[in-house]
Amino acid sequence: MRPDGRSMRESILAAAVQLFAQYGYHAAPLRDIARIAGIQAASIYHHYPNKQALLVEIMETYMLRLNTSLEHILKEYDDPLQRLHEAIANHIRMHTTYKEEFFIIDTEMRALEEEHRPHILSLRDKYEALLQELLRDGMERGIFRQSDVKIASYAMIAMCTEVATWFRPDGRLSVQQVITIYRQFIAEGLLVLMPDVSRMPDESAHLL
Amino acid sequence: MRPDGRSMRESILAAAVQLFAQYGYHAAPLRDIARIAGIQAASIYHHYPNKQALLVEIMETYMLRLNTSLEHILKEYDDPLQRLHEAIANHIRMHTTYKEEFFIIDTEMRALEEEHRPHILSLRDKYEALLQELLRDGMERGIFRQSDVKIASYAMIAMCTEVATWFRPDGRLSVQQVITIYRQFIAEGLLVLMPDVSRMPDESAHLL
DNA sequence: GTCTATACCACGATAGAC
DNA sequence: GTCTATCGTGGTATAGAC
Repeated sequence: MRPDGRSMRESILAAAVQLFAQYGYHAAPLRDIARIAGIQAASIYHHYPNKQALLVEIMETYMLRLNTSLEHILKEYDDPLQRLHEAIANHIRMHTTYKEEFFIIDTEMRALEEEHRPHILSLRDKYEALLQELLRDGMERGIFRQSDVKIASYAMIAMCTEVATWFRPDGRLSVQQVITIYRQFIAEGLLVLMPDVSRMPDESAHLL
Repeated sequence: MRPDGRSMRESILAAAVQLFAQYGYHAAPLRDIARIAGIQAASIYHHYPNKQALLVEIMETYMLRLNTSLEHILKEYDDPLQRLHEAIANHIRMHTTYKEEFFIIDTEMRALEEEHRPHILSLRDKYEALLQELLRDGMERGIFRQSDVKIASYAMIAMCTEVATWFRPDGRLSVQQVITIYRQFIAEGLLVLMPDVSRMPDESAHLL
């Protein structure tokens, strides 16, 4: 254990997260990772077999964490709308809290050696399957509109993931405000067209 | 000019697009780019000053093309809903047609040297500004619901861009079908909640 | 405009002392 | 568990002939 309470193993991984996110896996030298962790490059090999192992551990750890959190939500809640709300909040919170880790997962899939890619991809597939289960269940129970489950899940994941690229904790909006906006985009529509009041029968105008 | 009608300069760039997209900028060796283009690595330097110039030219060319197409739509159409429909179709078509080029733009920003980044970022900002102008105008004219223009534009760009990662021309859906689905997601809502008929006054039930 | 040959360097990884 | 020293590879880029 080191002065800051982290093991050297953890310090090395934290440094790798920082540099993989900043420069990309291939552009991040092991020597720089070692320098940030406070040791020599050669000493990394006492804790990890090679550079690739750092990437795999980052991806595996945080994909597992993401899946576990969504599984927990599905077990905890039954109402489709509440499940959706929790899933959106969870996705955005995870991706903004572990911004660098998920950025690496999203951009460095190519850097995975053939040997490790299937495992990480299966974790990503698992997450998509859980989300699609949520959506399908909500549609079958008549809570959500019938639509293409796969495409809806892709669109939802894409827009919620991207939040992490622009969100700033000290910015105009809090995470909770952003979550509220995205819940509305997803549940009620991003740009719901204003109903054309002039063409509406009088008796329904009060719905606006 | 070469047998296939492309200049060597174009062949080199095409090879760079292929390998930058497949392996990433830093992991794509100039020797391999040269091999695919059918020359020796050293000969690339007759056409481009260095590797970075290949990346800059790819990014600049296709961001300009994207901006020009959206500017054309804004000039051609006035109706906010039609503008939105055309913008969505254009974004999805561009990103699926030039899948590799836009994938590079989206994932290799980090690989741009400091010197070139502001220029490329300004082109990306320009696109966002054009789209935000479209949305703001539609809200001001009462066609779209009032919502956060910036966030709406980010969400829209993110979900439409991501189509390129899973779309297959020989897949279950045609581009046109995908465009139709995304238009509905964006204009009418991704998961519009089924209105709860039981709690609605009788006289408005006919709206469903 | 393309080639061969090569300079030069930074990288990941290893060996072996402490 | 960390160090110093170093190996071997493969990268971008250049020199100069053709």
